[in-house]
Amino acid sequence: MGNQHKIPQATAKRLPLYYRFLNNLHIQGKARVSSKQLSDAMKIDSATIRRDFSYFGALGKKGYGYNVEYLLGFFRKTLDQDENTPVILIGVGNLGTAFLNYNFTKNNNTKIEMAFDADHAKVGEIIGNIPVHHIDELEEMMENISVAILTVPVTEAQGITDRLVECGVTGILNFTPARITVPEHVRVHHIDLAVELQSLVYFMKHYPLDDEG
Amino acid sequence: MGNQHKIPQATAKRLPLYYRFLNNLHIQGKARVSSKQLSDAMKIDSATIRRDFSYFGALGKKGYGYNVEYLLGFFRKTLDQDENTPVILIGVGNLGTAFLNYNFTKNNNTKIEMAFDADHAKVGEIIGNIPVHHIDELEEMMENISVAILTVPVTEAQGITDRLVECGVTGILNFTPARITVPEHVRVHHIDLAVELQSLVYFMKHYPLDDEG
DNA sequence: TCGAATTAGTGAATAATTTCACGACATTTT
DNA sequence: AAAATGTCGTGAAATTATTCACTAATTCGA
Ligand SMILES: NC(=O)c1ccc[n+]([C@@H]2O[C@H](COP(=O)([O-])OP(=O)(O)OC[C@H]3O[C@@H](n4cnc5c(N)ncnc54)[C@H](O)[C@@H]3O)[C@@H](O)[C@H]2O)c1
Ligand SMILES: NC(=O)c1ccc[n+]([C@@H]2O[C@H](COP(=O)([O-])OP(=O)(O)OC[C@H]3O[C@@H](n4cnc5c(N)ncnc54)[C@H](O)[C@@H]3O)[C@@H](O)[C@H]2O)c1
Repeated sequence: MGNQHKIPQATAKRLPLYYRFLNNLHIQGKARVSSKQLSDAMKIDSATIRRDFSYFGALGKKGYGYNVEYLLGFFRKTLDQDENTPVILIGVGNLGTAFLNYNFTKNNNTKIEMAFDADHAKVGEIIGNIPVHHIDELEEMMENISVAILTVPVTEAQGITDRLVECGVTGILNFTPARITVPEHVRVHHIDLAVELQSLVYFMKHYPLDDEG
Repeated sequence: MGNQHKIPQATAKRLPLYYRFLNNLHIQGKARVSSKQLSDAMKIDSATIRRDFSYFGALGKKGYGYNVEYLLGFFRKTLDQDENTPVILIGVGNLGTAFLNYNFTKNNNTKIEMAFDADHAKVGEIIGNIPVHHIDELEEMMENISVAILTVPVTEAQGITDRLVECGVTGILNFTPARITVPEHVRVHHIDLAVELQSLVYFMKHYPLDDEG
C-alpha cells in the first residue's frame, strides 16, 4: 500500500514492462533469463535492469541470472496483480470505443467495468462486453471506482474531471489535450497522442541517428 | 535540420505542448503571457519553462513576459510547422480506425496520407478521408514517406517493421506491445497503453498523494 | 574436481533534469 | 520622475537517473 520505500519513479514506470515480458517468457516455458537477455529484448541497458531489480532486494543468482517463475511471482505481488482494479471510461467515441474493444485484463489487473457517454444513441449499447450508460447516471452508478479513462472532447474534459473527482476518483488517464486541474490527492497521467506524433517528427529531424525511445 | 545545438531531450519532448498551448492563446487573442501563467495552465514548473525557452535564446522581456505571437512564430519555425510531414498508418483495426478519424493536422504539421491493412474487407474503404490499401501494395505505394504509425497485432509488428524500414521509413510510432528491433538510424517511440494504465494504478497505490504527471 | 565463463549486485562516476533564488531590467502606478 | 511591482534569464545547488567497472558468487564443461 504505502510509499514503497523509495523506488525511483523511472524504475516504477518500467515495472509493468518487466512484468509483461516475464509473463511472456513464462508462457513460453523459459525457466531462466539474464539481465543481458532482458536488455536485448526490451532495449533497456542491462545495468539499468539490474539496478531496477536491486531496489527490491537480491532477486537473482550470480552466474545464473533470474528464475523466471520466481521473478514473475515477485512482480505479481509487487504490482498487486492479484487484486483486480476496476476502471470506468468516459466518452465512447473513436478512441473510447477502441479501448472498450481491447482486453486490458489479458496482461493486467485492470478491467473496464462500465462506460459513459452523453450521446443517447450510444447509451444501452454493449461494446466489448462493457455496457454504456448515460453520463447523467455517473453519480449514481459509480461505486468504489477510483480509476477513470478520459476520452471525451477537450471542451468537456475539465467538467467531467470535476465530477469524477467528486465521485471519489483518484486516478485519471487523460487522453484529451486538456491539462486538467485536480486536487492534490488525484493523480493524472496524460497521454497526448498528437504531441507524441509531433515529438517523434521533431526528434527525427533534430537528433543524431541512433538509440533511445 | 541537423542536431539543433544541444536541446535536452526532456525539453524537446515539451516543445509540441508549448506550441499547441501558444497556438490556443493566439486564437483566443491573448497578446502576452508569463511563465507563471503558462506554468499554471500546463502544470509545468515556471522555472522549467523559462529554462526550456532559454535554450533558444532570450525570447521574453523582463517585467513583461513573452509576446504570444512572436513566441508562436518562433516555435513554428523551430518545430518545422511550415513543411507538412506525411505519415502512413499500418493496421486499420480498433486503434488504427480511431486515429484515421482524428485530424492530427489541426494543431500539427503531420498528416496521415494512406493506411494499409491485410484484411480485404477493409481495403478500398476511405476512413476519415484516408484511403485504405492492401498491405501487399505497401512497397509500390510508398514514396518519400519516412514516418509510420504501427497499429497491427503484436505478432505482425516485427515483420511489418522490417518492411517499413526497407521502404525508407526512419520513424515509427509503435502502439503494439512488441519491442521492435530496428537499424540504428531508425527512431522508434513506443506508446504502450496497457503499460500506461497499469503504471497509473501502481503510482496511485505506492506514491504519496500529490503533484506530478 | 578444476578452471574458465557467466552474471548479479553495487559503489562510484557521470549525466541529465529540475529547482532555487537572485540580479537586472521593464513596466506600471502614483 | 520615483517607487513599487513584475518577470526574465541564469548561475549554482539539488535531485534524479544512467552507466561504468569491478567483486563475489555460481554455473558449466571437461
Ligand atoms: N481519436 C484520436 O485518434 C485522438 C488523437 C489524439 C487525441 N484525441 C483526443 O481524445 C479525445 C477523444 O477523441 P475521439 O476521437 O474519440 O472523439 P469523439 O468525438 O469520437 O468521441 C468523444 C465522445 O465523447 C462523448 N461525449 C461528449 N460530451 C460528453 C460528456 N459531457 N460526457 C460524456 N461523454 C461525452 C461523445 O458523445 C463522443 O462519443 C478528444 O479529446 C481528442 O482530442 C483523440
Ligand atoms: N485497442 C486498444 O485499445 C489497444 C490497447 C493497447 C494496445 N493495443 C495494441 O495495438 C495494436 C492494435 O490493436 P487493435 O485493438 O487496433 O487491434 P485490431 O485487431 O483491432 O487491429 C489490427 C488490424 O491490423 C490488421 N492486420 C493484421 N495483420 C496485418 C498485416 N500483416 N499487415 C497489415 N495489417 C494487418 C488487421 O486486419 C486489423 O485490422 C495491437 O498490437 C494491440 O496490442 C491496442
